[in-house]
Amino acid sequence: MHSTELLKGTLQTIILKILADHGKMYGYEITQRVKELSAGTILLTEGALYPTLHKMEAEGLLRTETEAIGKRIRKYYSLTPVGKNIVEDKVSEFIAFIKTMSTVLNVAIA
Amino acid sequence: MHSTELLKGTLQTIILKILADHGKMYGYEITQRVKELSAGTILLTEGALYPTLHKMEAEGLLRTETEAIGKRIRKYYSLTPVGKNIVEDKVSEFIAFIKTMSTVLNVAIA
DNA sequence: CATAATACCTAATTCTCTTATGCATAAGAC
DNA sequence: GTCTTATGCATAAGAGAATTAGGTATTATG
Repeated sequence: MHSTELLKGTLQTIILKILADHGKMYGYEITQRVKELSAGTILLTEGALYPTLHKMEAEGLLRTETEAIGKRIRKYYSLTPVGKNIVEDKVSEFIAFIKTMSTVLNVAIA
Repeated sequence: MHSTELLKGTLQTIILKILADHGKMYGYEITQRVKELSAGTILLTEGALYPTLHKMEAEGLLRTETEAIGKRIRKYYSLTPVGKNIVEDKVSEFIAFIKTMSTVLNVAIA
């Protein structure tokens, strides 16, 4: 498990990019996908994920559609046009940040 | 100016590595060095820096020596043996985090 | 049939940083 | 010569994003 401090500020970027790559997904599925992609080192907590998803929906970045699986409900999230527009900006911002940090820390990334 | 959210959790790593590379430095000097290395995109605020330096000193990672420059006082910080020991751990942790993130975000870094 | 996994959610707290403020000396502009 | 900027330290109140802890309920597994 990575130091969770570093993860701060990356949650929205992760959500946006994963939805951009994979299409519609539900909350629990996002946690599992991130866990899998990160080899178990990034464990999104529900207390952080769900409020963030709701916030992003309220901001018009995501939209939802509900699906009933038996008696259980799944709430699928997908990108709105606005959301699609900012994905690359967010990813680019992250990459720029990494490059700056590698200079400041005087280390090679990659 | 980078999104400051991403910066969270990196302050201690920055301080440790900069002191490791440059030897003793005082607070204001650290802010200027980081500003310079980051081409003005990372501006450490005093409200974050000073309390963090004090905390790291209290934790035994840094030690201080005061120097009078005219009537002004400079407080130089340098790494203790304990501090030196954890610098590479912190940097490695950051690099590992970056690699994980590049996989999760499905992007190439560098 | 009990436990783990799936699936959603909110509230209280914690932690880190920003913003605002304060004090004081030194240098440069005009 | 005085006014602004830069240097240099520091703390306190507040914001923001996460963790921790709690709640509800269905489905699969051993």
